[in-house]
Amino acid sequence: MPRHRRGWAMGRENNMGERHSPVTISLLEPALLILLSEHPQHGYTLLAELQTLGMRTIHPSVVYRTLRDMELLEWIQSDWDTDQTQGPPRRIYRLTSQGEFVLTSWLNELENSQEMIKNMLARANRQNGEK
Amino acid sequence: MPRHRRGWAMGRENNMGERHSPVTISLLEPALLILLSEHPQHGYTLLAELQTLGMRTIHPSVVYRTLRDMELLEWIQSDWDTDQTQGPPRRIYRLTSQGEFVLTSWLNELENSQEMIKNMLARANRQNGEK
DNA sequence: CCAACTATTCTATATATGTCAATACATATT
DNA sequence: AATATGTATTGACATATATAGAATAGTTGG
Repeated sequence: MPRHRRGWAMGRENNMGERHSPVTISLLEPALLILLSEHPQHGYTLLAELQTLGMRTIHPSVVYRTLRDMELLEWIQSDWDTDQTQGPPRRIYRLTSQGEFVLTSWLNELENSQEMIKNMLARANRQNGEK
Repeated sequence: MPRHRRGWAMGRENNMGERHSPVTISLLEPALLILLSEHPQHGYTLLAELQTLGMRTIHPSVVYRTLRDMELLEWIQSDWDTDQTQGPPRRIYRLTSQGEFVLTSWLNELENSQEMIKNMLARANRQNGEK
């Protein structure tokens, strides 16, 4: 019995708005690439930046894992931060040139997705309001 | 090493455009609900309708499985088609009232997603073109 | 009978996601 | 000095999802 991705939209009073949809999580990867293309930074600040994009419910460990995965894929690279700051050493990520290529292909796909969603909403509204 | 969802955008000459992105697949569920809200139908025709929405690369078995999952969740119900047609018996799916509720919450989320993507694209373009 | 098209299901395997706990350093509080 | 709080990242486990290909089956036309 499916419960998380498939089945997301069922959440009622309990979690709606608390728990993210499958669409949101699928946008995490490009979101991180976009943020890193602005300037190199570490996971913790990315976590905060994601909020400003509307991705409020993503668990930190998911973000960190995604970063590690993208580093494995060589889309990003990290170095330990040299200057001491408040807290343990932190990993500063930056885009590689391959990462830049990947980002442009993602931007393309974001536009496709935008189209798809527009089509879907148009089709859904054609029935109800129609106004 | 991740390859499918995470890592999708790496595909170059080989698959780009042939293989769908994680975003696309995450839109399958609402797409099916929207299509079924227009009128009850079976998987095979849904397969064709999805193309018109821009979801050209989704494997039939993924669509059928999603339909079965959504039936388990009681968002849709199926009956075997009574009138004989070309081919084996087919399962006609229709939305339940719970399915209608779920659809509206999905429509909401589609709008959120639209916003997020818009934000992301705006932010990405602020750096490059800017024009 | 065989090919081609319509239609759906099953199974194996690969990946992704959610969640929780653990680790660790720095600074401020009691 | 012990403790709490905030910053920062990692690991491990269970479960959910995705992908592809093969299997099954009825219908129509040659």
